[in-house]
Amino acid sequence: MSTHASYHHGNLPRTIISAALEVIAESGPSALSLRDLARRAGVSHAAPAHHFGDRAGLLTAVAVQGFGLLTDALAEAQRQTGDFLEVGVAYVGFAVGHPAHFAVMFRPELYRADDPELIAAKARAGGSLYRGAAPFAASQSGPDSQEAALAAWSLVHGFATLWLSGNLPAGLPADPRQAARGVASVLFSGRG
Amino acid sequence: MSTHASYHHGNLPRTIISAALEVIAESGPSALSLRDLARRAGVSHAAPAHHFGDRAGLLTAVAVQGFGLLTDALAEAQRQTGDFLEVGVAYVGFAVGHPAHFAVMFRPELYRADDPELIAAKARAGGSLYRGAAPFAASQSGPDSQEAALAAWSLVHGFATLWLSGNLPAGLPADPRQAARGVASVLFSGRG
DNA sequence: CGAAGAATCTTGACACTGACTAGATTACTC
DNA sequence: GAGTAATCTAGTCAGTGTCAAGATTCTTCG
Repeated sequence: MSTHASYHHGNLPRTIISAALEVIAESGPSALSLRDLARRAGVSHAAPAHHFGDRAGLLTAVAVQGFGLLTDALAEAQRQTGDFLEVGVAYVGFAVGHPAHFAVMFRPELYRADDPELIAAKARAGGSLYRGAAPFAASQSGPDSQEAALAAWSLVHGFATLWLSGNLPAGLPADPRQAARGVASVLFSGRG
Repeated sequence: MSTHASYHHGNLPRTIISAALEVIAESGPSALSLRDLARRAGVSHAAPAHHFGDRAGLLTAVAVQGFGLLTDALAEAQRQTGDFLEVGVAYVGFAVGHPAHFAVMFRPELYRADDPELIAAKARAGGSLYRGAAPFAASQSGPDSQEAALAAWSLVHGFATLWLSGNLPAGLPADPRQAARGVASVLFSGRG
């Protein structure tokens, strides 16, 4: 809390994660260097390891935080609009708004997928997502409502992924949420 | 062509790429080590660099090869069935059948995105994809047919990504193509 | 046929990284 | 205030990508 340059940093974990998010958002998770993060925080090269164990530990923390933010974003959209289209838009909005988290969350090989905290956070996000997609799934006349929910998830996830990786063609709305709304409407409103 | 252990390897580039695909399929692109590939090929640690320049060069070659395979897979499905649903299924089939290529192709930060060969291969794949999705886009009554094509692409791309990363829930068909067919039907056949 | 030149591969080196160990310093608790 | 836990430093090791210089083989062409 104070600004004195002491032996103890004061809030190293938060500082490290924050710096990690910057690096990941700029250059991806593979560009992440624990030593670089330590330098940015002004601590020794081995200090981060004390809090996170290793690289995977740090990325686990990032993923947990990300799933928490996603849970909140989806629940908020659900609460405010009650419209599954807007929940899907919120999914894309989260991805674009928190690109670093999103770049880690769905790559289990980067973190400790068996971490209890992570599993719990992931389950909460899954629940939030399911509650958003359930009305859409129910509106489909098909026999398998799970397929409809997966279709919705796949669509918004794919769109977010393609957007973030810069693989979508030009000519789309500059606002990713607006672009997502148009694309998701093709699925969500029966026919475009 | 011969089997004598000579100074020249004979077909190093192909050997290196082949080994790289194995490693990537097993542990992802970040686990790739040029020195390890060199060891597997029985050459010195700097030999791969001579052919590919650096890591990004090798992954560029992988991506180019991947886009070529994708182009062929989509065109083949289009030719054989003429059904855009099956083109979408073929997209997922390619991703699952060539996980290493797929893991690289849509991550431009891993390779040289400005490589002319890559740009050309990517454009060909885009054309093949567009020809597959065009009938679906035309079948939609909405004003913007591009949105329909993007929705189709997003859906199959998202499904493939989630499948490969192990993020899909249990209870799906073991065959990814069959699972993809069910999910894609939600979009492609109006209502499930 | 043979020599020049190009292509291929080796060797050596440098800075960098993640991870581990042991130790120093500070905060906390009783 | 002493003992203990938490936090951070310092040193080390094997491994990596990349570069430069040299050795070897293939190819081409006089």
